[in-house]
Amino acid sequence: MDSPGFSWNNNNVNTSLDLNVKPLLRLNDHDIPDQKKEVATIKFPELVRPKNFSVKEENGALVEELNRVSEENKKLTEMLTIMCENYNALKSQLVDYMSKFNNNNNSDNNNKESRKRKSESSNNNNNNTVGIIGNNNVSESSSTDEESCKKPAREETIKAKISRVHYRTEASDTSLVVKDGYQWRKYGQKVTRDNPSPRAYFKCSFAPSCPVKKKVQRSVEDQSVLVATYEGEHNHPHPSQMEANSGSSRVATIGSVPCSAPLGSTGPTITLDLTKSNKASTKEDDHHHQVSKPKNMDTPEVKQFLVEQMASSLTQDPKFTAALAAAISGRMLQPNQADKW
DNA sequence: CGAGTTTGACCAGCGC
DNA sequence: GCGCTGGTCAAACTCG
Repeated sequence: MDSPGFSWNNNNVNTSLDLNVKPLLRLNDHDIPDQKKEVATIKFPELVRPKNFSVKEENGALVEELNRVSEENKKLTEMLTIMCENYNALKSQLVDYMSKFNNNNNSDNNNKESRKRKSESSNNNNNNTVGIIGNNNVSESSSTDEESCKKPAREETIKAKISRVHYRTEASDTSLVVKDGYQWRKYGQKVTRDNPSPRAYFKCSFAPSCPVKKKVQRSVEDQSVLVATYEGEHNHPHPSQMEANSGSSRVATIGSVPCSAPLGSTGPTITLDLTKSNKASTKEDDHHHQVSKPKNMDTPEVKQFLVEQMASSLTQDPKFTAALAAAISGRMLQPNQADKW
């Protein structure tokens, strides 16, 4: 199943940008064969040292050039960051739109929250939408028709609002707090039969206007993994997005979509595995590159990582590299216009 | 003092 | 009907 953009980069998109300009310019006479000097003079006339050009002046020019390239690098990085923000904003809007669309489709069925126990086993059994989200890949699969046909319609509407996210935490971290960006109010905790770890129950802080609940429990298999089960859909923007919309901050909301919304209207339950780290490479990682710090994706490290990834993908694009090379060489040929760029 | 958390009690579904 | 279990409530408690 295609997911509209919950991967930060596709496998076939390498986002590294090789901005480390290689020393394609050698400025010392003794480094340049005579024939090539001629070429260099033609292509980069300002880069070939004049006969009476002193070493100090040359060093100064080099330093100046280096500074300029560094500035360019910074600008490009900033541009990429802004692109990240724009992409993320668009993605959030898409998620909101899909949620609203889904709400409309299910409006007849989603009315009220009931204390009636929803058979968890049935949810698990029908938890066929096992998606794995990483920084490079998303795969989701929806319930088979055969299985969904077995379930009553009411159950399907419930399932449609459920998503599951795995978070890896420090093993020593005993709290059941999942930093997904939303604000939650804990209203209960229970030890369940099938898992010795307690299960915490949270409601969205915007309750009762926002009906979303989540359950957080440590995985039986791996105690360092927190399994958060989200029920319902937030009917308000993500807090970080609200902040962004208010214009008070330009902090990128990279990854701030907490994957808590039932991302697809077609699948009953969505499981997002945010637990894999780059360090712990598994066979699965051959196909799914994972976010190393899923818990708090607003951290500067993550942003830096994403910027690097996007830059990497841009360098893989021959058109982009060609355009970049042309731009750089163009600027070198017309240094007076450098500041205008 | 208000907001959030903890925790025991209670309720309701489910299986036998 | 009864016991088990998951989910929720709400009083008590904690913290800033």
